[in-house]
Amino acid sequence: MTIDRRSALKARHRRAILDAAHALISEGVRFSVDQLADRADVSRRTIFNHFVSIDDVVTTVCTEMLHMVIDGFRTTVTSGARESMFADVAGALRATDVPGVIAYLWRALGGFAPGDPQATLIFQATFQRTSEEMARELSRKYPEADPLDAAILVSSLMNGTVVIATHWIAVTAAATDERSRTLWHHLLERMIDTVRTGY
Amino acid sequence: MTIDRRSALKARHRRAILDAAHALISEGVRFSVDQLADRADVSRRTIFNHFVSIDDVVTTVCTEMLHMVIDGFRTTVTSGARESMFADVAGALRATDVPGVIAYLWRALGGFAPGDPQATLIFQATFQRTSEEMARELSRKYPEADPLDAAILVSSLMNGTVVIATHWIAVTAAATDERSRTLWHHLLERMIDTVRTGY
DNA sequence: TACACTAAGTGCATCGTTGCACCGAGTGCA
DNA sequence: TGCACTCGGTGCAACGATGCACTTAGTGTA
Repeated sequence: MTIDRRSALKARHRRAILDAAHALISEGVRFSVDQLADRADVSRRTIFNHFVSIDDVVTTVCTEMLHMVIDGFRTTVTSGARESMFADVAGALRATDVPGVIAYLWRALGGFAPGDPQATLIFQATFQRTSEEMARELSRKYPEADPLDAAILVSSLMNGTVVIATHWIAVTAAATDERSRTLWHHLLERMIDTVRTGY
Repeated sequence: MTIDRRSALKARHRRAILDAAHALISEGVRFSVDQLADRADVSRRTIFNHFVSIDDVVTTVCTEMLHMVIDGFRTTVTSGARESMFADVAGALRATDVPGVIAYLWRALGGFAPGDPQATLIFQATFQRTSEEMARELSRKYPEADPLDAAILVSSLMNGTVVIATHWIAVTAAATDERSRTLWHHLLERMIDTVRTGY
């Protein structure tokens, strides 16, 4: 008759913690456990009942946000007008605020170095996982194309994005001012061009 | 540093139960414990942790609502333009939706009989408690008047209201249609007139 | 070097909520 | 009369949240 309130409340608390962490990261605040607890309206101790460490909270939030972004990216590709596989993926990449996402992760992970294992892990895990899915859906949108071509295309552009993202971080320190964004678009176009015309 | 979350949460649950009961009563629903628990998003058992019975919940809600109404009534008297003690109290009585309040209590208490002990108790407790306070504030507004006159005036009009309210219930069964409201205003004016001109 | 201070993380007892089984009174029905 | 059913209310154990004391690590300072 009644939904299990116990687990529902538990889930709500977990969500509150993650939402609070997301909010603080978005505001650029470097927060402590107490700040997070206050913001989530939850006891400090409860945070450690749900997560093994603060890093656990942060990486969970980062993973979630990457999932959301890439999900949006994926639907943009698959639901957009049918042009060409390459143009579709490239267009979706152009439409996505990659610098914003990177700046978010940058703040969340406390200014990770290029190649930082923690950051790389989060990047890799989510990018790889969704790349395959994207390729599959792209094949559904272009049934006449070889699925292998779709997989290679997506993989190339996605990995290329990771490469230029790493470079962009090294150069701009994840700043999101006008110049940094201009640089990003240059890098992106160059990467797209390289992938399109071959090496 | 942190506010006591334990008691705060407890208070919030209590409030949720009372608010849910208020909402159900306002909608005219004759509710069960399970309905109340669902509406308050709280376990059925929790209700009995806070209140000894359903009646306890209902009477608490009724008392609270009466307090609110009479508080509004009191501030209307004390903060309104200075005319005369009598005119002020009578005016505030005219401006208050007494039939609406009675209809609420009627629904909440399940159609109490005129003179019903439970309803009368709630009426008496809140009316008496606030009458004295009203008289005191009225005296502050009219320092030149004898405080005893203020007390008698307020007491007369308040008790007169209870009297005609009881009569109104007996005649209309707490219906709030146009005819019932018209009757109420007639009763009110007659009561005010009786008090003003003497017996 | 020694000391104070801050913040992450743990252990533990306590508290309020929850689910569930259960009781008893009232009610409709065969 | 007997039986099923509903609903208010209770007893109880389990669970998650909480507060607090405590440890540990890092950092600034005299």
